[in-house]
Amino acid sequence: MSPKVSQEHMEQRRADILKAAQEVFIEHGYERATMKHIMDAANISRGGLYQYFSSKEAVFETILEESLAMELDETLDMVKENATSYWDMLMKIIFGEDGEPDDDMDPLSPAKLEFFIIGRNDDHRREYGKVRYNNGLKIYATIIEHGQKSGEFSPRFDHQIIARSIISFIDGLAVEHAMLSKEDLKIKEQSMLFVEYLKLALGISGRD
Amino acid sequence: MSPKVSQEHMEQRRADILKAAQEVFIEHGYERATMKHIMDAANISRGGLYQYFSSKEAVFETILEESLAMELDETLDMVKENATSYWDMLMKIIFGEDGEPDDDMDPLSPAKLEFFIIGRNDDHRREYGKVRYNNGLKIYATIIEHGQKSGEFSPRFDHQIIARSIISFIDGLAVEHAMLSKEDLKIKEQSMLFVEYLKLALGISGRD
DNA sequence: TAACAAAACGACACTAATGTCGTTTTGGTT
DNA sequence: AACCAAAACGACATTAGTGTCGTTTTGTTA
Repeated sequence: MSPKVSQEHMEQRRADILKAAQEVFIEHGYERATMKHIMDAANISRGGLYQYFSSKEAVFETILEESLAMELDETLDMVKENATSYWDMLMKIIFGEDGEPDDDMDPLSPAKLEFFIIGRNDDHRREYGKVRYNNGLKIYATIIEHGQKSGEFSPRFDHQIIARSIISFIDGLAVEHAMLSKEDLKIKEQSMLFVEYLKLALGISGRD
Repeated sequence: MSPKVSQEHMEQRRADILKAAQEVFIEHGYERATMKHIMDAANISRGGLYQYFSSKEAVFETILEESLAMELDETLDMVKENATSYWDMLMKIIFGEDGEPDDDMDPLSPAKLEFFIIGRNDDHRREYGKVRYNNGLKIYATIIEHGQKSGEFSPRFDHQIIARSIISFIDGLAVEHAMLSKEDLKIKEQSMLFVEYLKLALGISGRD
């Protein structure tokens, strides 16, 4: 027997394809990206690409999985190393490491929106979107619930609804990020106002 | 000379096509809807349809124009007949006639999201989206600005940013409305929480 | 260095949509 | 009733993408 090409080589190639595909999805969005774009970007032939991924959807879902896994890791790290307060935890999960709003957004988010909005009538995609939504919901809802139980947050509003409003806020920004050019956006200012909203909802007195 | 078919007949046909097309876009969304779907729904042939509209994009933009004109009319009516308070005005514009949050949303909004998000790299579509965004922004921003000047609202936050957060909130809900099934949605509750947010931002003391 | 499994290739058949154009039908005018 | 402009029709050519499959290349093993 002669195991032709090493395992690592294939994994490397696969990773290269995914990286190239991610660039393609960022540039063209999901719907207008084609397998041809990915082939060109990854310097691989049609047949070669199909040996790794059976469709554009498969490529994209793999990217989604991997980025979700990364985010989850980061989130867990944050939660561990920051046993300070639930509020800080929340801010870090929403705005990233420094817990402060800025003008950056996930460059892949427009493609993600497309993927789920257009696929809303596919059973598979719908279910998949629902699972992702519920995962996100659970992360926020759990932190808020704990914060409320500990007395750090006011129990005035239902933690589930607040969690939903956080996700919905991020989605709303993602829509604007997709549609408007950088000059027309005010991501940071809107985020800062949202933080004020959240302080109200959670009964956080104005600190910082 | 014999002016073959009456003007009214053509206008009627055109209106019928648009109505049928709207149903198609609601059912399939923008991207997956085809001219064939519209032909079937409107009971018209390929050639016939193309005599009225040169492309799917043209059909959809016509629907957008007409629904925007309607909304604008309604908004103006509300503003006129409700010289009561800027707050009431705002609630009516956001939530419709009764000014109260409910679980309904524009059934066409998922298709609209698709249209603008996918077309974000087309110059024409991008420009068109920007104009629509700015129109919406202006309506909210103007009311808030007036309310602030009149003393009804607190001037604490910039009226533009609050206006943006309203649009972004609606967009965020639209995304969830597109992705989740009715049972999984909490449109009304989220809207009620958003109203609380707005009361904070505008310094409205808890009434109603 | 010969053998060969499988990785990579790219031509091809297929599909689903678009927009056009020559023909047929329609219904108001004379 | 005959006329005829234009509304409606539907077959067709075209385009852009997908996924397959037989062939070629590659590089590790023996």
